[in-house]
Amino acid sequence: MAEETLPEQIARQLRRDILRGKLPPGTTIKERDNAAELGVSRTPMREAIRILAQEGLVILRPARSPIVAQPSIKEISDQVEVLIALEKLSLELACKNASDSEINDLTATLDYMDKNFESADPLDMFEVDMGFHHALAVMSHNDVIAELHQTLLERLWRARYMAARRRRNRERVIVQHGAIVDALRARDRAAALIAIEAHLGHLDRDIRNVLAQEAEAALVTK
Amino acid sequence: MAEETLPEQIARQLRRDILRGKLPPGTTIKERDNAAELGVSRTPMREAIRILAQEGLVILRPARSPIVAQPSIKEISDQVEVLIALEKLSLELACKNASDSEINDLTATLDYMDKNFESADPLDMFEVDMGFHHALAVMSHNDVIAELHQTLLERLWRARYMAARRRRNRERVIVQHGAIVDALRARDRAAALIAIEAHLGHLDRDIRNVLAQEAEAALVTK
DNA sequence: CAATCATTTTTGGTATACCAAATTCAAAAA
DNA sequence: TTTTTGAATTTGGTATACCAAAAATGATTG
Repeated sequence: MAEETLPEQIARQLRRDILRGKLPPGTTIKERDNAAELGVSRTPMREAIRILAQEGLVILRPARSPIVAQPSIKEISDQVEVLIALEKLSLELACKNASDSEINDLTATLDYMDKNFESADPLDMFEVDMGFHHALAVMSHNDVIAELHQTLLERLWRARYMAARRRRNRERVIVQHGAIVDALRARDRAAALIAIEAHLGHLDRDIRNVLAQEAEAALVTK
Repeated sequence: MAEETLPEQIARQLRRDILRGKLPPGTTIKERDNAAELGVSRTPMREAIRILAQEGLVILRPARSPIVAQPSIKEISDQVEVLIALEKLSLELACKNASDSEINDLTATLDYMDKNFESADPLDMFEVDMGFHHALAVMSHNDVIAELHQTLLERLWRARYMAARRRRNRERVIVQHGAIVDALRARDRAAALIAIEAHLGHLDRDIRNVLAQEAEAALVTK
């Protein structure tokens, strides 16, 4: 049996539907209907909706149906700004706090990506990439950073995925990740910062471009 | 009538009791008992408990009563580390993004603190101090930063309050705040960073000291 | 007396019933 | 035809009832 509670399962299901686009932004989430659809009562559905609201995926409105959030470009951009700052901070701390075995694990991930970059499913590779970055956050040995990083990654999942699909090239991912790991192994904070800045430098712009294109496409459809 | 929902009211009440020490760490929060005490049903009490869990004030345990969290010194320290990083980032962004009128408002707060520092209730002054710092976060014009900053301030309320009581001196607060505002007005990022570092430099150590003393005192009592 | 197992009680999780606010829509009046 | 009003419906908020798991209690046995 799963360790996951029922509300968490429901939240996961809804989250999936939202991120994959099955529930587009603006869709109302009615407690009764959605609960009935999944064969559960309103109580756990309610709690699931609160979880997603906390994650920023749905918006609660007083005395109204919650709706799927439509993050503005500014909101996404703000989140990216914090994500980048967190990764920089993580890396600085990781230079000091990460254990050798953690760094070795990171190297293993790197090798895996290197070997499978072209053959693997892009979505799987994207997940591995997210794992690499989150591992950096964990290696800061600061649980608050790791938690926040996780939250931001989740919120930005869709935007990052779309940006990554567009800008998928081996050099960017493998070589730049390698530079980060090298700096980390050398415990060289300055080099690590340079490496992560090179890696994340265009993330904000890329995501903005993708979102802008998407917004434009949506206008044309109408 | 209040705009606040019932669960939020309950959460606020419980939060107060926890932060003020009426509900010491380790206390179990039983849905039925607490709901009955406040004359509400379990449903909104449940939701209130979830809100506090999200804030880190209570810990949910599967199939067990939630308990008031007892943050370890490491946890607090991690939070302080992130808070400081956020304030630095805020200030850098505020140098670029803050409007002149926002900076003027900050100056007004500064003057208020200057005039009333000795006479006002320490707790009130502490709130004003928190307001000053949060205003910096808002002036970054990055909503994610402002939100995170608010969350961390709340979680650290008790620890910061106790540290501030101990280290209450005019120089530290007024002059250092003044330096921050001056740098901000000059849009001088480097100066701003120096000023905020001078101001927050000892926060982590102060809080650690207070917590260590408190832990020791608790041991003696036993 | 100690240990263990069955039973009772407590407690969180879930379902359902009820309520009040908000929305919708139709009928009537201008 | 348009506007207004009020009744019916929808929907989230709250209370309550029920269930299952866990803890506490106590009796029985070694």
